[in-house]
Amino acid sequence: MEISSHQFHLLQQLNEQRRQDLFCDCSILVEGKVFKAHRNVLFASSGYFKMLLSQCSKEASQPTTATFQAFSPETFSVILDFVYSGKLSLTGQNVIEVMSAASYLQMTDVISVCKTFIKSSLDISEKEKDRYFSLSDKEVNSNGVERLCLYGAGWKVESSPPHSHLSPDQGTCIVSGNSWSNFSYYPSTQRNAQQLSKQDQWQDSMKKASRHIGLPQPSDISHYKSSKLEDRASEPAGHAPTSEEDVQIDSEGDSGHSVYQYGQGSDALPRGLPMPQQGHESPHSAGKLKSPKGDEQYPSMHSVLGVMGSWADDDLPRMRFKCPFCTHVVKRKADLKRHLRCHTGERPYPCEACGKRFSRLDHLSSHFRTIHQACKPICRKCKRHVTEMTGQVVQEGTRRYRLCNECLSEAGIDSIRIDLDTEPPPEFPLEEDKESSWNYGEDNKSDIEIVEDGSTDLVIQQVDDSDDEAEEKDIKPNVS
DNA sequence: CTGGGGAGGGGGCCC
DNA sequence: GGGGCCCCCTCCCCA
Repeated sequence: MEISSHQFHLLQQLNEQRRQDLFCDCSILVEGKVFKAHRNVLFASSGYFKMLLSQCSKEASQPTTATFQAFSPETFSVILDFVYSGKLSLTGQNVIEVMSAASYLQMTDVISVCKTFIKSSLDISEKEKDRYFSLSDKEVNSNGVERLCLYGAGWKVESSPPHSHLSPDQGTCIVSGNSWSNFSYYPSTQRNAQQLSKQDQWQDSMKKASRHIGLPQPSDISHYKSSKLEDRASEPAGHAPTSEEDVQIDSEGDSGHSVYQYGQGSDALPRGLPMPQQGHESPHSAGKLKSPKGDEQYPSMHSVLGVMGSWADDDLPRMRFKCPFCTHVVKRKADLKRHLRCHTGERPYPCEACGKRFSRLDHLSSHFRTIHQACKPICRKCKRHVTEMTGQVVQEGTRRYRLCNECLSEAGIDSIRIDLDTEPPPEFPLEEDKESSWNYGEDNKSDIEIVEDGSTDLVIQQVDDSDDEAEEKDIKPNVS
């Protein structure tokens, strides 16, 4: 006989003990603020603490103290509350930092929820567009980042009273069951200007903080991205919440806060427990939160984050897509998707020549042309125009540039020949398992006169613009 | 310390 | 919607 409420009551008791500082055997110091907790709970919740406490297990009789400076006390409080309650209080303002902290603490469930929170925040609903149109006489400045998301660990349903303490413009979403089998979204209306400016400050402060306190920079969260990519790859193509399917509009628009119910396993939601706000919603089938396409980073975008606002002169609605993380508004969804990468740090385009990653393909192409292909027919030293007769391409590692013959002579690097075969091939980023198109050397060898100045990686190639085109076929960025 | 240039990055927009 | 181009801004390096 299994009592479904036992887990919840047990955790409730542990949480109560924590609050009363009973049996707490671990202190966590976060930027000067001390959090008390139980080692066994932390051990069970975080890979980071598991490693830390494993090392400290020999001194188990001594109280353990952990110190963090990589995130704020507020962020750790959110995470600790989740550990002891199964509820993750996410907002548009804290989701990035919570996700960073969860990454640091190796709490994959929290990371997943944050990702889902972001994804769902970007879900644009066709219904909401319609709704927006119907509300077009209102001042529209949509942004849903103020939504509060509670992440339930599965054994308790977080009720979301329709008239909570939260402001009416906060959306509500519910995710429950295995693999987010249920998802209901209640759109929020817009934040006021004060909130917007606050959001700007948050964005700026986050940028600064990321640099200052070492929050994951793009390169630091590569595991994130890879997991994102894995998620995307694993997501069944073609099954996704169309807006009509999954986004439910609360006609009153004043539903309470957002509630995520995350199911851990198939019985994530105990049978018999009510699912607030679901009764009046249409049923949702399993997996509806999945992205529409496997390659969709942001499956869709809630109008809470943003849709639009004004009527064009021709009486047609002029769509606008509002970034959930800042005040930026774009006309196209694709532009918003592109813009969001500057918030998520996603850099899906690696340069196969040097490994540097870019958020945009055109930036990668530009980088490759400039750095690795020496496309500019300009002497790098004297800035004069060079042709195949008046200049040569210099290869310095993976970098290429052109020098005129005069500058080459001045540099004294015009008479040393090397065999291209001795040049080590450029190193490619390993994470991209694509067939490399960087084949510099072999095909060009017959056309290029290689000269070296004696340094280890400086190579001079005779410029032949007609050959450049051939080279460009051989040396290409990682563009498939 | 300062100014110039290169490189990266973001936005608008066209195809 | 993706690719690509142009423009602008910022950062960094170097003279």
